[in-house]
Formats: sequence, structure tokens, C-alpha cells
Amino acid sequence: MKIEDELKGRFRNERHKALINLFFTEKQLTYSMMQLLKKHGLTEPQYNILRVLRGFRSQGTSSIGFLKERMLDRSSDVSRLVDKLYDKGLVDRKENETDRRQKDVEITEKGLQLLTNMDDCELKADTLLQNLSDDEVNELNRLLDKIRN
Amino acid sequence: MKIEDELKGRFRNERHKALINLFFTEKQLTYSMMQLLKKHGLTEPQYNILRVLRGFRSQGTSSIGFLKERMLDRSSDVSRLVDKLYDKGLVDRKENETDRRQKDVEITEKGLQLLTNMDDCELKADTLLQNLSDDEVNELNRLLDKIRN
DNA sequence: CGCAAATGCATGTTGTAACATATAAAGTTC
DNA sequence: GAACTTTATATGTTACAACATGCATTTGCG
Repeated sequence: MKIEDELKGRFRNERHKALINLFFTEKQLTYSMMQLLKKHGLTEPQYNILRVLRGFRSQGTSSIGFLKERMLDRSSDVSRLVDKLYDKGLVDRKENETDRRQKDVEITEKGLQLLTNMDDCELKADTLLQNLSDDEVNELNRLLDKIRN
Repeated sequence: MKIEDELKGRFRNERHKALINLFFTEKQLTYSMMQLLKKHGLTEPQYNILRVLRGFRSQGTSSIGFLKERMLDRSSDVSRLVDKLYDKGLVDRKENETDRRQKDVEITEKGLQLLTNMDDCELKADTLLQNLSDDEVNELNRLLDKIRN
């Protein structure tokens, strides 16, 4: 459906429309993702952290700051997110030996298993853009990169 | 900057990257908008409501449900948003005469003046996509519409 | 070394999104 | 017109984002 109909609003110009369109589309996609994640008891930022931890597991533990850098939302409150994951037994946390300000965060076996069970999320995520052809996906990436410079 | 560098992550495929790219770009743009709005003491949904109220002013007052339909975020808690705007004297609110369940919401003079003073927000909003050509803006709109069907 | 600045993380506070539920009025059915 | 359903809005609760601040540790520099 076209955005004009969906929002029943008017736009100043195509540029304005594109901005709102971006916001609106993102909200819809985020909502779809969230519904999936909720089934597994995770929020989007929590899932994000687990995936980063798994991704960098071979390179050793990750500090809070390291995780923060890799979050979509840089203002993310990683300390408290890790708290939650720790409470659920999905990550481990200890003091770094050489820099005692840092915490070494690591995904647990339980966390890894959860991610494995969440394969459906990844599959679903890839279908969210199924209406686009491969070329269109590339074009979208190009345009989004360009927006941010 | 390309999204790979920004997030320092890896993506399963271009489709996955596009999804994250969309989320990430939206966050950046939202943040820019928010900073602007904050100068005027409004949040994005509050601003949104005021603009809708102004836009439909010639067609009479708006109900809460009418406003809800026109919000980006349909789950928006319009009742409480209107409360806030009412407290600030930016909108008026009275009971609808023919249907006493409904509330007639109306933007006040003060609200209209605030919007006028916020022209810079609109100008700025249009520059957020300034890196894109007109054709690219149209292409972006097309792709986003297509994502949502 | 001794001290100021920077860094890494934690925590307190405020506002708001998300969700469920409540309340009241209007519409529908018989 | 009584009973039920639907609609319009309000409110209660929980979790989390945003922002500021605090505290401990490390770093840099005279």
C-alpha cells in the first residue's frame, strides 16, 4: 500500500514523503522482528548482544564498550542489558585481569543454544524484504549508505 | 560511511544488511529530528499531532481516534499525548456533542504559533535526505512502498 | 612520583512505549 | 427496551530509552 493511503496525510514534497516513508517502513519491520523475538523472551537489543558475543567468541571475551560499539543504538544501555542476560543465564561476566575497570562478557552454552533455537528469526528476517529483487536490495543499500554520506 | 564499518559487524547476506541498514539509517535520521524538536520542547509524536491538527483544522475538530489513525506509530497513546499538549496549552479539548464518547481536539493559537516558529524543523527535515537526487528520492519511495507490499 | 584528565562501567531519574484492562456511550438484536 | 456487542477514550503497569551523574581505575604529563 502506498504511504499516502496508509497515513492519510499529505506531504510537502517527495523528499518529505521519503523521510516519513522510511520511518514508517522501519516501524513495521521492527514490529515484525520484535514479535518473533518475543517468543524467545528476548528484546531486540538483547538479541543483538547475544549475536555479537557469538560472532566474536573466537576472538575472546568482549567488554561492555566493545558491545556498545556494535549496537544499532549507540546510546544503548549495555550495562543493564547484560545484567538482564546474566540474570537469564545467557551470558557470563567477570572482571578483566589487566584492566579492572573492564568486564569480560561471554556467551554461555545456554545462550548459544538459545541462538541456535532462534534460527527461525534469521530466516524470517531474510523474508522481511522478500518483495525486493536482489538488484533492488542492492539499490536500497546504496541509497541508505548515501543518505548517511 | 558504509554500514559495515559503522557497525563493525558482518552480515549473512545483502538482504540482511539492507534490513540492518534500514534500521540504522532510521535511527540516525530520527535522532536528528529529535534534537531539533527538543529545542521547542516537543517530542516527535507530539509534533506529529500538532501538525495533523493544523492540517485538518479547516475540516473541523479531530477526535482521538482520528489522530491515532494518522500517527506513524499506530500504537501511540494519543490520549496521554493530548494530555501533555493540553497541559502546555497547545491544544483544546471538549466533549463531542453528538457522541459523548468522543473528544473534540483542536489546536490553540499558541499551538499554531509554536508550529510557525518551528519552520526550521521543516526546512531541516527536508535537508536530511539532501545527499539523494530527486530521482533517488523517488526510487527510495518506490522501494519502501514495495517492501510493505 | 603525584596529580589531573580520560576511560569504563554502574546507577539514579524521568519520560514514554507496549500491553492489558477499565469505563462509558452508542449501536444492534430480539 | 433490555441485554449484548462494539466503539472511543482513559488508566494502570511494566519495561526500557535517554540523559545525567557517580565511582573506580587507568593513563598521561609535569
